[in-house]
Amino acid sequence: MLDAPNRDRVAERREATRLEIVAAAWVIARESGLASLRLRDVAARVGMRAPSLYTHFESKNAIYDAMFAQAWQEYEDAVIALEPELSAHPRTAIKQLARHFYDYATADLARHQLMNVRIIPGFEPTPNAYAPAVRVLERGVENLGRRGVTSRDDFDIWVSLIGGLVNQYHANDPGGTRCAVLLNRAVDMWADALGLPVEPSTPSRKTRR
Amino acid sequence: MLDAPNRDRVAERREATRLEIVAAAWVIARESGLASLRLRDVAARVGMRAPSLYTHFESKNAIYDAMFAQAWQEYEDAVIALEPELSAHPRTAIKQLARHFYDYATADLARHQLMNVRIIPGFEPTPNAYAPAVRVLERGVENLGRRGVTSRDDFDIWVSLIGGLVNQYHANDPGGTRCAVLLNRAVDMWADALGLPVEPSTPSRKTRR
DNA sequence: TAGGCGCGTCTAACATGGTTAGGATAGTGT
DNA sequence: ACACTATCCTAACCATGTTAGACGCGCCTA
Repeated sequence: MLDAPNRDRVAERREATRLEIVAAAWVIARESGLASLRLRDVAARVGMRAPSLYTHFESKNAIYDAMFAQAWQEYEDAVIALEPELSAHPRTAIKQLARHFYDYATADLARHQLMNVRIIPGFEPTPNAYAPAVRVLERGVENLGRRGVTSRDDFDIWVSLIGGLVNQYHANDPGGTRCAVLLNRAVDMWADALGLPVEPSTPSRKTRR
Repeated sequence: MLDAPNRDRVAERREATRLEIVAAAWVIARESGLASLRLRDVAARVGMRAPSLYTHFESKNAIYDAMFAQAWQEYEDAVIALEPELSAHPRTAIKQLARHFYDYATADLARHQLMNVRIIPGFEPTPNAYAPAVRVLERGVENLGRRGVTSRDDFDIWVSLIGGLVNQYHANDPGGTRCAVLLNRAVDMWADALGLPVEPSTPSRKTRR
């Protein structure tokens, strides 16, 4: 009976090590900055020497790639978890979605740079790692579509708006709340232009000043 | 009479060489990408070996710094030159300003990355190099202020809007015109929310769809 | 016109960090 | 018990920014 073992211990260990390395890379990246990540440090943190990492990753960029995939996967999961919690009111829900991305992107500089800014020279995410990012975007289109945003142009403007304010946060107001306030205001402007119904509770004082 | 020479030939030559090096750096940066710039290539282009560059610049980042200063200075000059040409109509003028920055930022990827994106690990512009950028921003505040945009919040949203669409251009539509169209649309939304008077010629069909 | 001084360039070499080569070791299956 | 392979190591390689120190040419002064 007991012939074929139902577990592949080697594969399991391999995967665990990969995860451990990626986790270590996140820690170091947050400490020293994403771009200053040194393989020697990552290796040391998991009790190895740098060359040993090459048993588990093809290159440094492959580590970045795994981090990229992980971050976007985590964000996709977060969005999926958020959806049932969204307000029934379209404008409120869209604001929540905007704020959710904004919060995720401002909470962790290294992660944001990896996910949304081309900061690593020569690093391009593989299609596989990119997939969750694409799905998040599609999901965004659907989420807004269900709430009355039918034009792809308007969706892209919404995305640009959020992205622009995230950048401004990191450049001019790291740690502050000013850009979050601006985001709310900006989305209201945008929603007004689209003719989305105003929010019931917050009695939508004109966005004008 | 003729004692003190009225020219410092050495200083002139030195400055000329600096400019030559920076010009070469721009060419190489556009060819190979800003982050992949190699000092050996820059040196070769001006007929030197890499170490000789250190006679004229303290480090590679100092070259980036000079490029940064040059780019922002050039943009400041361009804005100053643009101002007399601006439309008398506030909304049109603001659209022109937005488009002007957008065009400048989309015309040259390497320049944009240097000016607006932190793409070079460890490079931080010196206060001196940063000065023109600050002046451009102040000038923007004034330019919009004179046209009815009195809130700094609204100004910052306007800036974010442009920045967001520039990023989207480089990420999703390099070479295309789609984001330029979106920019126009987005600025209209923003101007509507601020209550800026609509444009006379373009009879301001509602920005809505 | 000769001597000296200093600017600007060179070659050689160093430092750092990603990467490769090849050997030792330990866990795994027969 | 034995062989195999996964995993780790040391040593070394390579690229690139940077430093040290020598060489030569032009300019100034005597």
